Order: sequence, then structure tokens, then C-alpha cells
Amino acid sequence: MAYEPTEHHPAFEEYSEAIFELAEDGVPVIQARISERLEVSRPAVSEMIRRMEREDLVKIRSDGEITLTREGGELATTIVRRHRLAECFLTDVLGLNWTDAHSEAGRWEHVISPLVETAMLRTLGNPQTCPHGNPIPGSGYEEPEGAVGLSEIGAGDPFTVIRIPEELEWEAGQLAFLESTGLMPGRSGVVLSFAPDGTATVDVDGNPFGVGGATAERIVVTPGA
Amino acid sequence: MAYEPTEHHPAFEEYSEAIFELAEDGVPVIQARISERLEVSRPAVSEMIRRMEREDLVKIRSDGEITLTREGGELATTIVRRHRLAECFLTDVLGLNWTDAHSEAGRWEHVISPLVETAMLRTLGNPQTCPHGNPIPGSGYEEPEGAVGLSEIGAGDPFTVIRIPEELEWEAGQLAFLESTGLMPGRSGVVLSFAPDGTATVDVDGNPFGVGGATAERIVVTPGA
DNA sequence: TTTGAGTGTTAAGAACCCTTAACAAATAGT
DNA sequence: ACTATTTGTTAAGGGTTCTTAACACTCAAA
Repeated sequence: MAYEPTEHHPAFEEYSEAIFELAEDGVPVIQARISERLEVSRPAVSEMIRRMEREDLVKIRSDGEITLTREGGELATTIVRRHRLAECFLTDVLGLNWTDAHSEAGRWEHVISPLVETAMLRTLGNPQTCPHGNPIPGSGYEEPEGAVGLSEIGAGDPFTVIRIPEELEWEAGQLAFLESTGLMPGRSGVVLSFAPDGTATVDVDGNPFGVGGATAERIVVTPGA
Repeated sequence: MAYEPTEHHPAFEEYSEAIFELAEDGVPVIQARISERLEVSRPAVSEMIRRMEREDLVKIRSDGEITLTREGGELATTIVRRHRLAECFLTDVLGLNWTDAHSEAGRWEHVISPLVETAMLRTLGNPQTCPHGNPIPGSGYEEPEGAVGLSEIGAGDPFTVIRIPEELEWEAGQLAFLESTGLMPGRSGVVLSFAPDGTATVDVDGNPFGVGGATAERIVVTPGA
């Protein structure tokens, strides 16, 4: 009877974050998508969303779309901010690679206090994006004009990578692949060609490789080197 | 039915750590002490210890004394090591104070991976003790010859602080007090006098203040400045 | 129009970790 | 020797988060 749970139920943090990132990636925010991203069963999501609604963290629209309330949005941006800040910290200060930083940050985001967050910001000099290029909420980052999907770049044209959306980070092996090819924010390359199924062949630093259509659509770039 | 729990049950980590530190502090390791240190009810400890015994992490001696098995000891030293390493990291790299570092580390210890541990060790240059002077398991630290409790120092004699045992860190307000007085590892002072109840009056950097008898017994120092 | 895929919900239950209440046994103090 | 404290356990139960099984609804495609 009556035992005091932790400040914020960890699951609420995880669900809020997922909802935020799905919306950020332009994916319809419905239970089925949350279930996939968090790798939990649909009944679990159903129950959890109902609890979050009761706690005034989310609203369920009549068409099933889930939106964060003000309070839920605050929780979500806090967690996303800590996640991306942790990624910066893990790569820049501790020297981890992209891939490891992402998975480690998935645990760090739940234990970082406001105190540590401030200290990290100070140490890192107020970064505006995570190592994968995604904006750190509250940092004032603005995506550059003319940002498009990699698949919008014409064959033969150069591009510069802006960001790898969270949706791709969450696919197993995807980050490691992108890191190995050098397809990372700030790096430039050239689109060599497109296959009929949408697969792009690109060249980064003299290295040609193929990128699946779905992936190419999601990677955000600007035209030009 | 059958859902895969996390690698190590967080509670097992917490209990193993408590058992390790109680032994380290010379406190008899019985359920009642664990109950106090973790601030959970005795029935909770009873059940948990039984589960840990079933999992071969602890052994219960016939007199009630609880000892860690090899496996339990490994888990405990891992957590204690990560806790103390995190304390170093939080003070040295992120600039937190003693007191905050301790409470933050209590959460960090559960999310630090071997990868991050290695990176922290590299960044910090293989520290041997935490900021409170307690040894980092595996670092090869050896306590100096002649270390005694502060209460063993004669009135009028100088001393140098070696460490503040974990037992004191866990008392609310204790760390903040010690930090404010400067009674920290590496610092020297003089014992001015002892009251009949054991309370010591000491002087650190020209600042005289009283230290309760129980506290003075536990603080480890070496004679001499 | 029927079928099938996708989606959400209910029901029953399990694992984890905790609580209070009540009791029995040992230990220590007067 | 008797009482009071300390200690461990049992019993009953609650909250959180997850599972599978089964069902109902919607919507598009054949």
C-alpha cells in the first residue's frame, strides 16, 4: 500500500520521448507506431496512454492521433534535450563513437539532473544539435534554409548532410553503417545515381556506396557542397 | 507471462552495494542494517535477501550475518567502483560539489556501461579513491600505514584526513557539513579537545568546530599534518 | 461485397519491489 | 527473572509495467 514511486515514472519519460520524436520525424503519432518504436505490445501502449491521459500528459484525438499536453511536452523536451546533450557529452568528452553514444544516452537521459544538465551545457559550450544533427530543444537551433531529403537531390549533384532523424537511429545497425560511410552531419558528398526502387548511390570522400530508398528519403541535407 | 527483465535487477545492484559498504565500514551485515541504509522495510529486505540467495549472490550464515558470494561480490564491486568513479567524474570534470556528486552518483552507478567506465578512467587518469577518500575497487589503492579514527588523535595533536566512510555520506546533511568545514581528504587540522561525550573540537585552517563523537570515530585520519 | 490488414481494447496474469500488520524468537537491561 | 528492544518472518496486498489470447472495428483492395 502507498509506496512512493520515483519522481517521474520512467515509462512516462520513455513514452513522452517516443511521441515527441515520432512527431518530429513526421510519423503519424498513433499507438501502433509507439508500440513499434518502444518494442512493447499494443495492449501495453494502450494502457499506458490511458494512464498518461489521466495524468494529463497526453490527449487522444477522436481520430486516434496522440498529442502531448503542455505538461507532457515539457517532460518530452526535457528528456530529448538530456538525451541529445548526453550524446554530445559522450562523443566530445568521453570519446565514444556515434553508435555507442546513442545507446548509452538512452539510459543517461533518465538520470541526468538539472544540475548536471547545466554543468554539461557549460562544459560543452551550449551545443545546438546532437552528434547526429538533431536539434537540442531549447538551444535556439534553426534548420538551414532549403533543407530537403537526400532523395530530393538530383543525380550528379553535391549535398551536405544536415541531420540523421531519430527514426533512423532507432533502426538496428543503421547508425553504425552511416558512421562507417561518413554520411554524417557536416560532411559533403555527391549523389551518383538513383535506382528505380529509390536506392541512391552516393559518394562521400571518394567512397561510393548505396543508400536504401526509405533511408535516403529521411536523411536531411542541403544542396551544394 | 515471460517478459525479459533488465540485465541486472536494479534492486540487486542496490542491495549488493549496501552489503559491500556495510562490511567496508565494519558494521555487522544483517538485514536490519540493510533495511536502515536503504530505507526500506524489513520484510522487503527479508524477501530480497531470499531472492538474492536463490540467485547465488549472497549466503546467509546461521547467525544471520550476510556475506556476498563470488558473483555477488563482483556485482557489488562493479557498482561501488562505478559509484566512486562517477563521483570523481562529477567533481573533477563537471565541477559539482562533494555533496551533489554523492547523490548524483547514486543514480549514475546504475547506467554506466563498461565502455563508459573505461572512458572515464582514461579521462581521469586512473584515480584511486573517490573525492571522499574511499578506495575505488580494482584501483590498487592501499590505505596509508597508521590510519586511525579521528577520535584516536590526542588533544592538541595534528592530523590529516584520509577518508570519510560511506556510512557518513549516507547521513543527511553530513557531507554538506564536512565540506563546509573543510574536513576533507588531504586536508590537515588539529584536535583542540574532547568533550566527555566524545565530541571533538578540531581546527581546520583556523576554523574551530565541533564534531560529534560517533562521527569522529568514523572519520579516518593519519596522525601528523 | 467480401476479405484482409491494421488498429485498439479487454481479460487474465506474471514479475518486480514495495507496504503495513502481526507474530515469534533472541538479546540485553534492570 | 522479567521486561523491553531488536530482529526476522508470514500474510495480505498494492502499484507499475509488461505479456499473450481473443475480439471488434475500420478501411481499402480484390
